[in-house]
Amino acid sequence: MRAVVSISDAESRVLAVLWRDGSSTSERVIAALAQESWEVSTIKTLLARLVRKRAIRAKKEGRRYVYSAVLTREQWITTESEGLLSRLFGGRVAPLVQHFSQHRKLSKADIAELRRLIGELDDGE
Amino acid sequence: MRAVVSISDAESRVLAVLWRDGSSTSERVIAALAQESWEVSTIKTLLARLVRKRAIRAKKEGRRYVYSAVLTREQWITTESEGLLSRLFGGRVAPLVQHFSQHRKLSKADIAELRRLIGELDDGE
DNA sequence: CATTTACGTCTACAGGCGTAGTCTTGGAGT
DNA sequence: ACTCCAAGACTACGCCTGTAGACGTAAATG
Repeated sequence: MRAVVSISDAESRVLAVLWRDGSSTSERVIAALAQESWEVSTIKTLLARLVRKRAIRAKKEGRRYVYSAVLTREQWITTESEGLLSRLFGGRVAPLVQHFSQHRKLSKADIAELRRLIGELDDGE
Repeated sequence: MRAVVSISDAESRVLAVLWRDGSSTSERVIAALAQESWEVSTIKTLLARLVRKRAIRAKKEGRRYVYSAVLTREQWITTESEGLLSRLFGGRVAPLVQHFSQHRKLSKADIAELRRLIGELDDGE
C-alpha cells in the first residue's frame, strides 16, 4: 500500500503536527499551527485533503474526528529524498554529498558526524 | 539576481538539454527530447515558460531563436537540494546521509566514495 | 426551548503545471 | 509571385495547490 500520492508543502506541515503530537482533534491541530497564521478553514481544508489522499485517518470520536497520521514521517522522507536524489543525482547519495562539499555547505560538525556515520556503517554492514 | 522562480519537473528536462548540448534552436531541443514523446507544441510551451522565468535566454538569430541556459545546473541543483534539506533535515547534510544509511540505501560503492570524500574534505578544509 | 458555537463539508478562486491545439507570419521552394 | 511550412505566439483546459469564505447541523449553554 505504497503512498503514491504526493503531499504538498502545506499539507506536510499539517502532517508534521500529527507526527509530533500523535492523534489529535482538529482543534489541537489548529492550535499547534498557530505559528503558520492560517485561517481555521485553511487547516480544515488541508486536513480534508490529507484524508482524501489517505495520508491521515479520521476516526469518529463522538461527534468529532480524531486525526492520526497513516503515512509515517519516515515514509515521507524516504519518498521525498529519493525523488530528489533520482532526479538530481542519478539516485546516488555520494554525488549529493559531494555537491554540498564543493559548495562549502558542510560545517565542521557535519563533517565530524559524517565521518562517524561512515565509520559505523563500515562495522554494521 | 538569485533565481527565485521555481523550475517545474517538465521544465527541468528542457533545461537539461541546454545544459548538455549548449545553445540550441528549438528544433535541436525538440530533437533532443524525442524520448519524452512530447508534442512539439508542448516543448515550445516549456521553452516559452522558461524564457518568461528567465531561466533561459532566447537570442534572435535570423528568423528564429537560439536558446541558452541562464540558470546553471549547479544553481538549480543547489536550490533544489537545499530546499529539500531544509524542509526535511533541518538543513543538515548528516541527517540525510543517516537516513539513507538506516534504510540501507548506501551501496558499498557509495560508502567507499563517501569515505573518500570525507577524507579529502578533511585535508582541503 | 432558543440561541450561540464549533465542526466538518462544500464551494471558490487565482496561479502553477502538464499537455497540447490553433493562429499568424515570414521565409523556402517552385 | 504563389504556395506551403515551420517557428513562435496565443489560447485552452483539467488538475493541484494555497488560501479561505459560506453553509448545515448538532452540541452546548443560558
